[in-house]
Amino acid sequence: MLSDQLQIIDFNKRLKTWYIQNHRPLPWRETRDPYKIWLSEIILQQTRVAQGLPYYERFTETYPTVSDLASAEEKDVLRLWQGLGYYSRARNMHYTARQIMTEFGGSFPSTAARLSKLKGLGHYTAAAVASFAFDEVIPAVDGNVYRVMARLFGIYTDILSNEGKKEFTETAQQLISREDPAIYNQAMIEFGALQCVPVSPKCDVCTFRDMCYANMHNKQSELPVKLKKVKVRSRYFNYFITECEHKIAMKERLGKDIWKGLYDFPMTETSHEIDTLDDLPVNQAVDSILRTGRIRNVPKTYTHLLTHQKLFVRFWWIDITNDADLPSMDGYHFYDTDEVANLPKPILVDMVLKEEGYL
DNA sequence: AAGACGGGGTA
DNA sequence: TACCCAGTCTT
Repeated sequence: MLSDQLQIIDFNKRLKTWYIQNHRPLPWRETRDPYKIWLSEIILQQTRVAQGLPYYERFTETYPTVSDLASAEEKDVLRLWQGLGYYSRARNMHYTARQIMTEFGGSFPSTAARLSKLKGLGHYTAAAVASFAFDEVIPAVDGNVYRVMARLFGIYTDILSNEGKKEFTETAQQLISREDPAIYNQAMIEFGALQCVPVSPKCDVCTFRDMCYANMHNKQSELPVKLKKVKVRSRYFNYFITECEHKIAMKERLGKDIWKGLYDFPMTETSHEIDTLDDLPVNQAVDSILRTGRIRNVPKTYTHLLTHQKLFVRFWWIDITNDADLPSMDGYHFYDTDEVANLPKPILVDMVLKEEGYL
């Protein structure tokens, strides 16, 4: 650990020099607009820069101000978010945009303490926005920063535990530059992203190689300590893409399951792969479809891997010749191609519709 | 404190 | 495969 003030000053000097020489030019670093900084931080939660960048461009173009975002329909915000995952980020972001307009007169709160009261802004994001947009002296500790500090100082506390969060945040509070907190935060994050990377960090050319615990003790692969391991559960989705006069039946997913707010088809979930449709438990919509329609295809099976679920998904394409024959299907609505294109959908659903030539 | 929540890149 | 990414919210 850096014990005295001189070492901390030396550390900050090296860090800043490294940052000036090595950082990537990223659009959200070119602005002080809290809206755009906030937008970038929400997009980048659990998301790599390379994946988030095009979404940032699209969002700032479509919704240049928080007022524009607040005026949008949630469905359209989700459609623009489509493919990024963790869709509650988009729903919370939209909710917060409206709150900024109605309760804060269109201006963002300027401290982390007040920012963190908003939906979707946790400890990290509140600190990041307060620091980058308003120069608050508060450390923004994300996954990169945990890794950098764990290795530099040899901290073996589990970074996912509450104790770890406390310890790392306190350490960062000691370390942060009082003169330039925004650069400090950007630099720590960027250093973790480019130099002190998870696997095979570039220690031989590291500016901190003479003071880094992990480098000197060869413990790079053991730090940071991250205990929680996700157990993946398998699920089996049986979808029916029901087409009638070029329209297909879709409905918004409600409840607490994955893809909340996105649209998909009539379906039933089973606990294992079924062999024939006779074994398929039906609900009202699926029952109506199977009684009325004609099966067009042998179903394709897709394996869709998520962090916490392994989805085995099958799609039957069903033709309905006359929708007057179709009993009502609770909540489902038939959308034409243009409408389907504009609905927010799970990336797998979007992919299948394109593969089959519907979109 | 633990579990849920997407999708994609990399070794 | 396994890991992990500019984390947050719910239970």
